[in-house]
Amino acid sequence: MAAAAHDGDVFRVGEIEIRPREGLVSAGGRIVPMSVRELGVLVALATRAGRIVGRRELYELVWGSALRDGDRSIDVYVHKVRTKLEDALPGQRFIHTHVGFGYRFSAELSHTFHNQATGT
Amino acid sequence: MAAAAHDGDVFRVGEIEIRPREGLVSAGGRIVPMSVRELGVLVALATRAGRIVGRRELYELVWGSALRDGDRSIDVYVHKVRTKLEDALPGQRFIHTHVGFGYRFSAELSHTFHNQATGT
DNA sequence: CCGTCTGTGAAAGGCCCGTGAACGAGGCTG
DNA sequence: CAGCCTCGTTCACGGGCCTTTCACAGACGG
Repeated sequence: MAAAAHDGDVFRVGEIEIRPREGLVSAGGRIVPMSVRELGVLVALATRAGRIVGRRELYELVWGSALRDGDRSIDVYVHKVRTKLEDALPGQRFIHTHVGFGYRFSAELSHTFHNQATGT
Repeated sequence: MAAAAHDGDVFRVGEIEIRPREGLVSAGGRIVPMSVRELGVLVALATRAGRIVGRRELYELVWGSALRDGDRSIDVYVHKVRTKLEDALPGQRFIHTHVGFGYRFSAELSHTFHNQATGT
């Protein structure tokens, strides 16, 4: 299942290993450098793997204050974390968008392109 | 029978699992992405499984206002939810039409009383 | 057979989100 | 101190998803 498992202070989701106390993230055995904010977003989502975390909830978890109207920081950091993870583990997707609800963390294979013979 | 069971904030009808607070729907273990309206229709019907919900009642439950004459939104969204559910769980039907009355939610086999041998 | 109701694909418009870049603050180095 | 780098934030543009509406076809009931 896609639930996060922690052995001591080590969280694991798929091939990703996170040590929040050390600020260390490794994917597929390689270290993935992350800034404070990036790690915050990753930890907030990974510790809630399989659940949808709303944008407001996520912002409050990571930034510690209420999300202001028009603030796009979340989008930017989700994008940064996404890029680093999928750069380290090609073919997999981790942060899934649920439009109107929020983001969900889960290790899944990148969309296997399905062939359809619709005569457009 | 097809009555909805809720464990905390998890509703289950057949193999469908709905977490209204998160906006998460899974069927047969797989995530079924739903938009806000789609989830609204599904929750409104699933929480009233086995009963017929009138079109006007359904519209007011999901849209929060009175159904205007000629508005076909309900048909469209019932169709979308139907497609997604029966796509995730082939061979079953969930939203049943009662012409002139409304819709009824219930997990039933597709060929319960309607065997058809037309080639696909 | 006819009027009404429902199913279904597609188009239009709006809004949310993805994404590259600019900007300023702060730290490190020489 | 001056220059460079990293980081967090904000801006701007574009694309894709969501919702509504339209048009036509099939189903239903009298």
